[in-house]
Amino acid sequence: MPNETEHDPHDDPAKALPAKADEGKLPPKAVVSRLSLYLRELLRIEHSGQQTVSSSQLGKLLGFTDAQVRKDLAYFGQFGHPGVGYRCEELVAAIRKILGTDREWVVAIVGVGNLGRALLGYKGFRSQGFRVAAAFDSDSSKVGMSFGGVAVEPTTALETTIRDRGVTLGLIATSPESAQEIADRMIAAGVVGILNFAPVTLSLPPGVSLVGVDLATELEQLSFAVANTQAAAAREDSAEDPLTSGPE
Amino acid sequence: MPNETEHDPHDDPAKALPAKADEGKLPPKAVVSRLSLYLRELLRIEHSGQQTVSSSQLGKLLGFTDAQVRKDLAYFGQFGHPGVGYRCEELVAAIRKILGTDREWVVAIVGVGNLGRALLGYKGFRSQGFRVAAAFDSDSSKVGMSFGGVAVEPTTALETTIRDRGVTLGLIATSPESAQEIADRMIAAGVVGILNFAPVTLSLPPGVSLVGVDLATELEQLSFAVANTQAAAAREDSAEDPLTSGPE
DNA sequence: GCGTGTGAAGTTATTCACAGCG
DNA sequence: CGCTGTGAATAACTTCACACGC
Repeated sequence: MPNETEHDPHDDPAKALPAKADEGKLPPKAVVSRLSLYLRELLRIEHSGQQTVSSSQLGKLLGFTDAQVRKDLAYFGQFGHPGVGYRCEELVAAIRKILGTDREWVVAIVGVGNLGRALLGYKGFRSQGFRVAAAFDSDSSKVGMSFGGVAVEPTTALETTIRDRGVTLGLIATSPESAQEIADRMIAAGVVGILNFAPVTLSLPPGVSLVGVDLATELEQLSFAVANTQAAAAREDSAEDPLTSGPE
Repeated sequence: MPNETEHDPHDDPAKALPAKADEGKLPPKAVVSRLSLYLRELLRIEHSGQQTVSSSQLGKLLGFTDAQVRKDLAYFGQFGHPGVGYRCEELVAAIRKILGTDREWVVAIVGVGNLGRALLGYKGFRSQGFRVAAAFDSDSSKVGMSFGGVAVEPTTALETTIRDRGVTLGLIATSPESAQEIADRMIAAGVVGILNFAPVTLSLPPGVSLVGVDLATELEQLSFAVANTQAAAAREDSAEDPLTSGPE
């Protein structure tokens, strides 16, 4: 509580980074995943003409408590206005700055199968600060084709193109067999973050960030959730259940 | 994730006696997401001919500690063999049972754009117990086409087809504008779980499970991770830190 | 009044450390 | 021995509750 070394009632959000958060504190992982959701919801709210939003409204929209929303945001600085709430435009800018999407990221996609084409055509990337600047595939019949305005190049051109265009993030939509090799090559060419869709665990050198999305895994999570809620619902009413399929 | 399996605020009266049966305990949320990764890795290990695996090996492969692996697995029962480790085949079967993928789930995909086609062609689903039995699109030019062996039907047929084929899980790959309506209709037709790829927050009735995947959100997580590790690297240039950001 | 920011309390998840078994 | 399962200790996260500014 005694953090009034700098008691500045004036905050100019459009320029300075909120230096309020302790320098030594590391970023709580769970918070960041919600930040993206806040941002998505804020853009929708803003688009609907609403100028300001309260933590409880934002929370209700996403299924979180109001306290959660405030804690999450307060972790990075003071963005709210007591009695008013959060000004959408201001908060959008603040979250973008935190997430690092206030600048443009140049990304490359490797693997132009079904999934790769889906990524190439995904409009949500551009609007959030990600520009797809290159696509690669080892299948020569795909080379030269264009998807979403991006021409497919042979994988042999990976290194030079990544360097030439200043690609910093790589999306891997290849087969699991080639994913690790592609990751290694992209990193060697200067990529510092990888979004991996191949269903395999990649091992990367320190300093390179990794986010993995496995479609089968997501469905398994859903399977578990469904099986579990149904089991809970069945348990709800029956004190004795003679026909329960033996778990063992 | 806004909505997962919500837990009934019911007090558990019996807690003193060690209920040996694994059924009856609360669902630990974070554990389940790792279960899928264990499964994926186990299948690879098994495929390579290895019969047994230790918690430390499995952990090292995925970037977890050995204790984490053991705790996760022990939560659902006793699958290990002291001095030996875990027998792959045995553990695979056990995890499948926990996740609910030991039976077949019938799934439908709505929205046959780039992403929907990618999902239709994804081979990883079938091998993990998910059978894509139907696909819908409101674009009449796509109706009648076939992707991955599944014929595209008009969205008007959604209710009858879902009922006829016993679809229980729905994948939404539509525009964000129609996602909520599609979800409502699928649920009314009997779907009990939804995997949502549309970048919008869905509100679902209790009893229906939801998993959401937002591609832009995933990239934002990566952006944050990269910006953060770079900032950390710049801050501490001279300090030697062997435990930098772990994999995944 | 409304609505934020934040310590304190409460809850959940992870790591430690070691008993026990093949 | 090696390796699991698990209580105890630790850390991370979430909710509560309330002071304070608008």
